Amino acid sequence: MDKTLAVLKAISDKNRLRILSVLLVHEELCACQITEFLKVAGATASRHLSQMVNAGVLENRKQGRWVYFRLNRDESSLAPLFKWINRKVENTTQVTQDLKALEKILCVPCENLSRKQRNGGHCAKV
Amino acid sequence: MDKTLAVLKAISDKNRLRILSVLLVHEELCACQITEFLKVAGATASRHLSQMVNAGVLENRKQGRWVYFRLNRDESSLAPLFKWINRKVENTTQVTQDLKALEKILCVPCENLSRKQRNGGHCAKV
DNA sequence: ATATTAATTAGCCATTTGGCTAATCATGAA
DNA sequence: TTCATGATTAGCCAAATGGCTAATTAATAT
Repeated sequence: MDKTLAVLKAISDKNRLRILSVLLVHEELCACQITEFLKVAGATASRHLSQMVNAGVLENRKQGRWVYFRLNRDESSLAPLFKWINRKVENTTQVTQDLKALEKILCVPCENLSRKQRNGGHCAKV
Repeated sequence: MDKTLAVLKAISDKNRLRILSVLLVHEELCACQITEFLKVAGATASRHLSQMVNAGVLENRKQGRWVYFRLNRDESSLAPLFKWINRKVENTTQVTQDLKALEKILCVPCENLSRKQRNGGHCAKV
């Protein structure tokens, strides 16, 4: 049950649940895009993402300088959980806002994103 | 999504997940029985139980001096979550142990249980 | 009425968590 | 090779969490 507990802990934080929620809609997102819509420092987003990967909730792949994250669809036992979360969070104001913000972010290539580190945690203009 | 987050937080602690796990098997348990199998102080069990009730995961009813807790089956949207948890935790060593301990505890009437407060957090002989 | 007792609440403490900045690692560009 | 840059790690701090004991509340039993 420790494995299950790890999964639950990985999604029972506000920002991590927000990450999961948008990945239920967008197949794959770059760390910099996630950093951007969460409006937290890059290091903070990175740590949340690591926790989710370690728990087996997310998978990632590196492509050049960027790391892309997606739900772990290989672990089929997670599917019912994802489905449940989806039903619960879709159309909530938080997730609606996040998806809207992401729309704008996705219009900008990653090269122009991720200025948070240099900007001291504040969001880049998109 | 805050409601969903509250539910997730309510079950993403080891002891609270243990409580949920045994309530998937035993329809209803008294606070003193839960205190007993968790082997924590009564106050600690009580606080965990309150959190789960507040999040809507558990319901309780008072009967005399005892308070009985059970899963909230009224909220039908929780059913898939309970089902998922059940599949994940059943037959894990932790839950198996807990259920075994509960078997013995259930043989003892509540009157003879719950000596933890007086015993300084240590378990009564059953 | 008084004592007993299950449960809860209050108050304390140690640990964990989540945020930040700064430093480091790793990859592509000049 | 050297520089720029996205991601991660390290180190720090404030807030939240989970444990305990002691005090309080609510109900039964004497």
